[in-house]
Amino acid sequence: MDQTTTAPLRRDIAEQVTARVLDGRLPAEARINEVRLAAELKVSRTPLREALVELTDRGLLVAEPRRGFRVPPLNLDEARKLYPLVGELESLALRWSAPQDLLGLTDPLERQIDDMRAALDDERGLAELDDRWHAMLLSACGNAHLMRIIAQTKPLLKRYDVLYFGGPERARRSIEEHRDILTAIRDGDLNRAARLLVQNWVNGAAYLGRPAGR
Amino acid sequence: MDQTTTAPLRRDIAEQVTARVLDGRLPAEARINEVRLAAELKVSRTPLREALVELTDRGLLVAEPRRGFRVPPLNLDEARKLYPLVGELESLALRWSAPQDLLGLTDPLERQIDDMRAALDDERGLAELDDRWHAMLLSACGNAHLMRIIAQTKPLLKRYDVLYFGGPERARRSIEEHRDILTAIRDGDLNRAARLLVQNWVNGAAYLGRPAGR
DNA sequence: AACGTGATTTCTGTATTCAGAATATCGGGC
DNA sequence: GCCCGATATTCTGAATACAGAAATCACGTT
Repeated sequence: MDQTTTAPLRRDIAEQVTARVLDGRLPAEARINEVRLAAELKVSRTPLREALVELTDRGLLVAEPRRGFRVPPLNLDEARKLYPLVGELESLALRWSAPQDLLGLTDPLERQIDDMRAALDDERGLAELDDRWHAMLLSACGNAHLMRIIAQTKPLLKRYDVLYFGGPERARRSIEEHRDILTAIRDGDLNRAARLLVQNWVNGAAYLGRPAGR
Repeated sequence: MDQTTTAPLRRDIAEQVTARVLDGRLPAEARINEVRLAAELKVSRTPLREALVELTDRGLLVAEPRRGFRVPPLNLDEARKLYPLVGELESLALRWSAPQDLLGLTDPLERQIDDMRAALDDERGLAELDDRWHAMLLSACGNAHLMRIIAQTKPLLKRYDVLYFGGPERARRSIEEHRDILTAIRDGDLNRAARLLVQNWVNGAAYLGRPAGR
């Protein structure tokens, strides 16, 4: 229960800062005032800075030599590159999963798809379910480094995902793509599944230009 | 010229610690004594810790909750997964390069291959040349995040590369593979080039079990 | 003699402090 | 009235200090 004693403080802080970047409390282009942020989070500057260094290394923040940390600008071009990147990374993880382990996942994956169909109008819940579906899909991949890279890359994309969610149209389409991926896995056709998975992410990028909602 | 004033201290430190891990001054399994290491590097603990956090995030070190930082054990299984991972990442970067930019690189790439042929007996120089060749090959890829991931992942692999270098046999083979990749690029066949690039890394892993040297 | 227990010491994790650079402000000159 | 420069303030980057946890070692007990 008492995870606080075992988890370093910087882990918590990194998560909280990530949350603030994703939900806009730390907006794009904003310079980070370390003392103020430390005060808000009720921690001192040292573990905060360790967390900021971590996030900078992952690309969620940028460090300017003598000017501190900043939230990088939102950049459509970057987003259009991030979606395929995550897609290819996940696709790789899928190809490197043991086929028999994947078959064992098909039933829970199918149930999650049903849950998503039932939550079509709840954008936030849908995004959460989508995340979980992908996480479950990749849970059979034994390549720890690849999984770490994926986990560290996805938050970069979430900045754009939140802003440009495509509404029920994209959701419906994405759910159908999930179903196709699942079918390919059941067919034992990992290559097809991997291709469809990339496509699922690439299609997500297609909704980027449009303002949020319907 | 004066880059020292603009580069954060932790950058230097991270590089020095990386070097120590790669050349064995910080051996596998070793716990890191922060005060001693800080003294050796003539810096204080704060920037040192920031560098250690960075390297931990990249997987070059591990952090055990209340016990500090450690150099992770060498693990053949991990190495066998790292080679294909780097291969796939580089392959992706190659596929995402602009073909015309790649064509502009073919001549310098060819010259580097000649240099490598001339340095067949100099293991250290050869490794350096190999690194530069791959760096040049990927210099046309505009996906900054992918390039960052690659740069951060390669050092993990270098731990094994140093230990298990396969000698002139592997070198000769690798050089021929480079030549084939170059040919594929000149043919405008990026897919073949990307496939060969993966294979180049996968073949590197084949030498893993064998002790260093001839 | 071996094992368990407690004190001591070492080391990490976090907080606070200090120095130097960048930026903003205010005053003077044109 | 506007621009330029000196001064003051703010903020980062680095060093030091402190508290708490873990490992080690010695001592006493069985």
